[in-house]
Amino acid sequence: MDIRVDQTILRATTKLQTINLSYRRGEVVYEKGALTQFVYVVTEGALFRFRLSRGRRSIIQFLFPGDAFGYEVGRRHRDTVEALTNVKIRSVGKEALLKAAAIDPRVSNALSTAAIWSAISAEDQSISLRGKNATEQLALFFLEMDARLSNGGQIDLPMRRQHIADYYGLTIETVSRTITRLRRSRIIEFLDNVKLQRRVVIRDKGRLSRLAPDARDFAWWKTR
Amino acid sequence: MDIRVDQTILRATTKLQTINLSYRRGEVVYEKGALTQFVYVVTEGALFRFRLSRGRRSIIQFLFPGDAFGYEVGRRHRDTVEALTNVKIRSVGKEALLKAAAIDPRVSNALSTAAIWSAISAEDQSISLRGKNATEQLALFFLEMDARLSNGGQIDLPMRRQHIADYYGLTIETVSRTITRLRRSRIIEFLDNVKLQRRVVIRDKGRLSRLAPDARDFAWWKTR
DNA sequence: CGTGTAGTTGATGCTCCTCAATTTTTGTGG
DNA sequence: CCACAAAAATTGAGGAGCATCAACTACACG
Repeated sequence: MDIRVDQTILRATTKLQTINLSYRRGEVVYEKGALTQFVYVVTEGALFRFRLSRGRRSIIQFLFPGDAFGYEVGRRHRDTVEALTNVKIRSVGKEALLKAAAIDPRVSNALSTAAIWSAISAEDQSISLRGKNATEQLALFFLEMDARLSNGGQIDLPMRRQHIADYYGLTIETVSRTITRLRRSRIIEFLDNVKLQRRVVIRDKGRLSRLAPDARDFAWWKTR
Repeated sequence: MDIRVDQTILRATTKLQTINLSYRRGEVVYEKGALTQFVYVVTEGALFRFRLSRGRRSIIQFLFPGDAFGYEVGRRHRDTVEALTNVKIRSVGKEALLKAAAIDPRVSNALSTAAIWSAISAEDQSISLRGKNATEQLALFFLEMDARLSNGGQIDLPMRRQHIADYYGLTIETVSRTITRLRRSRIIEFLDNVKLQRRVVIRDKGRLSRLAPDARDFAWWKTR
């Protein structure tokens, strides 16, 4: 499972040796079954965490700068993490981190807090998966991406339609049709002719929020 | 959010004052919006944790002996916990627990571990929610209940069909029809004439597991 | 300019939801 | 123990939404 950390944990771990890593789009950071030797924090770019089930890919989480991942209880990873874009991440040896936590209560508290946030995030997603129809789920998706990626109202999606589909357990066709409907309703708009399908602006946030009535119940990252 | 604790946390907190509480079926332990003053551990019986969204009840988790709950980052609860049966639970003051964690690394570690387990549990549920059809979800449900509640192969379900429906985002009709199909296929069987719909035995675990191909990927509690 | 990948659009069928009626079980009082 | 009422569960018919299969369009890259 993964931890979403605030700066506390980074500060608390400054005395630990960290290693900076780079991965290119499509490369895998770790695979299911690999030993859990490191904990990672995203510095730059975007990644996603998934499992394969029934021949199907289930995306558990999208990872953006500030997010941590790779923290498991067991000896081996149960998921796979792959880069959506070129990314920079920082890694910390798991053993060293746990030793530091045993000595320094600040590290330990940061770990608990991070783990609790991670659980909350996972619970929120499990609620949003029950959002009955595809429109509600896509509305939630754009609201979440807006909260996390928006730059002056403009969102550059790092993921493809297939990733969104795998995140919500839908097909790309349904994702596409639903996005088209949101676009035709002038709720969202795509910019540029280059990367036509990736650069998006939310034109009517009010209506988007009304399509996803529970959005305010979620632990949006910006409100932390 | 909730924590699933092992005995470590109970031992580590023996020096903390705990209060034993009893609730009857249908009573509420805490409601959404209530202050997060206590952390609880189930001693006896079963409860469930839910949120209301779109007028709909989403059950986040069923709670059984050994499970802890009520641990939130914020000052107020975001969910409600209700007793499915008559229950006994133990509560610990949150402030006191956090103070103990700051002093005693064992308490703190127990908290992190518990929180991480909780996150894993939430992620597992979010995967199982994507199980495309109702049959897969119900198969997972019976496997999970078997792992947690089975007594000599016999499972006494503490929840009603409506709870199962709210756990998987289905309707009671679909739950009922799916269970009927599993029964007609002789995969599960109901016992007794009293409580006909609650006392169940798994007759063909192999076929049940094949209906839910990913069952082994989950963190079943008995395998911890 | 051609090829491959990503995304869109259309037609059809299956699964689950909705609404409604019926049966089974639980709870209460005599 | 039985009679009755209320609650829970089952069953049926019809319809909505998403999946599937397939064709087509737009863009990226050599």
